Amino acid sequence: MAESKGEEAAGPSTGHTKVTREDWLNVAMDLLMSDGVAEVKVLTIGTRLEVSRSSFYWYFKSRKDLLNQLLAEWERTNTGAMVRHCEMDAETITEAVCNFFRCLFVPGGFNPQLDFAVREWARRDGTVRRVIDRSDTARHRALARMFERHGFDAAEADIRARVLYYQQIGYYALELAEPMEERLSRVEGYLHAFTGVRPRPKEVTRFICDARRAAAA
Amino acid sequence: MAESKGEEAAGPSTGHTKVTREDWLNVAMDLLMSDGVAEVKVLTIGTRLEVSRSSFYWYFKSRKDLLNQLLAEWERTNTGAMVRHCEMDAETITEAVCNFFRCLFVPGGFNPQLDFAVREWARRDGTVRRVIDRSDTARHRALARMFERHGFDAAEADIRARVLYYQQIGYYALELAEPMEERLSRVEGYLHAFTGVRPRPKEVTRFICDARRAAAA
DNA sequence: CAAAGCATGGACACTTGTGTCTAGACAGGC
DNA sequence: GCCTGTCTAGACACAAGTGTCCATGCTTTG
Repeated sequence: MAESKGEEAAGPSTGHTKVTREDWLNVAMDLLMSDGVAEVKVLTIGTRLEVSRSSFYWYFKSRKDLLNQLLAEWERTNTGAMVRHCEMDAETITEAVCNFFRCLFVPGGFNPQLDFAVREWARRDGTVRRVIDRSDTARHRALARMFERHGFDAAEADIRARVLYYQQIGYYALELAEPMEERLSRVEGYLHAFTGVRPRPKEVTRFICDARRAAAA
Repeated sequence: MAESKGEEAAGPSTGHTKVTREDWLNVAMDLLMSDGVAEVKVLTIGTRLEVSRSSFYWYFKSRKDLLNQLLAEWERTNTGAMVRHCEMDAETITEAVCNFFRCLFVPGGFNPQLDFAVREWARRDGTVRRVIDRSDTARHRALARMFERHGFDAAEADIRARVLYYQQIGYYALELAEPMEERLSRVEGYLHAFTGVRPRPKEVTRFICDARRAAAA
């Protein structure tokens, strides 16, 4: 949040600006992720930025305008990251599934909190609903193709893609507060369940190391 | 909704009552399921019942009081139904998983929409959060024991229970509008993925018939 | 029939949110 | 050095929601 100060110099604003358009967007995104779309209020953001609420209307046409920007950003990032990870090269299906999981902890990758916030938002907004449906289809297709590349026939690839994708969404829907190590202890079991193939120990440990490293950063 | 009219005679209310306490609760529950907790408003319910908003305060102490009742009802029904289905007798693991699925379309059973609405609600209410956590643990434990009864060792039972439960929650989180028949066409694949065992054709067709019958009713 | 109590409606006060308008502060160009 | 365009604050109007108070019905009981 505060790190975006540099934008003041780089941006087109001339001077006297207490906050930039980006600041409004950043705080709005934070609020969307942590508290849901209903809490993305001009008043709240303004207070947090220690700036008058009316300044908002200089940068944005309305609250709805702001929300559209947030949705656009989600569309650009989340689905893209997941699809890209599904398309990565992999020697085995185990490695491929690991790649998929990686998009969940890579910086700038898939953001589960954001994804879930947008999903909740879609419940009461048809426009958002349509955007999400498109993404869900794209994600499932990317996963199914991943399984197909590793020798699964179309029908089984479709099912395994569903189980893997639904399960992942479900995991975040539950918002469990599992400690990292506990979750990692189950990686081998998950990989077996998702692929139907016993993972090689080397693949498992490599993935666990990556996850630990990402968590530390 | 309108079916609860009979309660007027049976209930403790004397007369002159346009709506009963149950009516308020029923409409509130409808709203919770379809639009989320934020839309459970005294004003909205009153309008829908064609009754003054202030009557509400005769039956309930406050809006919060009403919400507590709704949460209690959820706790009583949803988790109970799921656990009971996990504990049913079954000859094979396939049949057991089918029993689990059955709680999703049995009348008075697990209500996914309600479950999800409560889950969303929990995001911004610590009390609800704690109630849900308890339920999630109970549900997972029931599923894990189900796998154990069918010969899976504790570790694998734990994982398979997680995959199955998370996947189910995820499926509803996505709110896909899949036609029933399309979904049923994947049953065999799902059963294989969840159990690691090829289901017997008889088991699959029996389940599909049950699902169709439930959908018709 | 009258009194007592259950149930409702309407007016009021309060809160929290959006969006508009106007005055003014600050930097940079001329 | 003053004017202009950019940005901000404060006041106002408005809407939607909660909760309270009080008067007024309607029904049952005595």
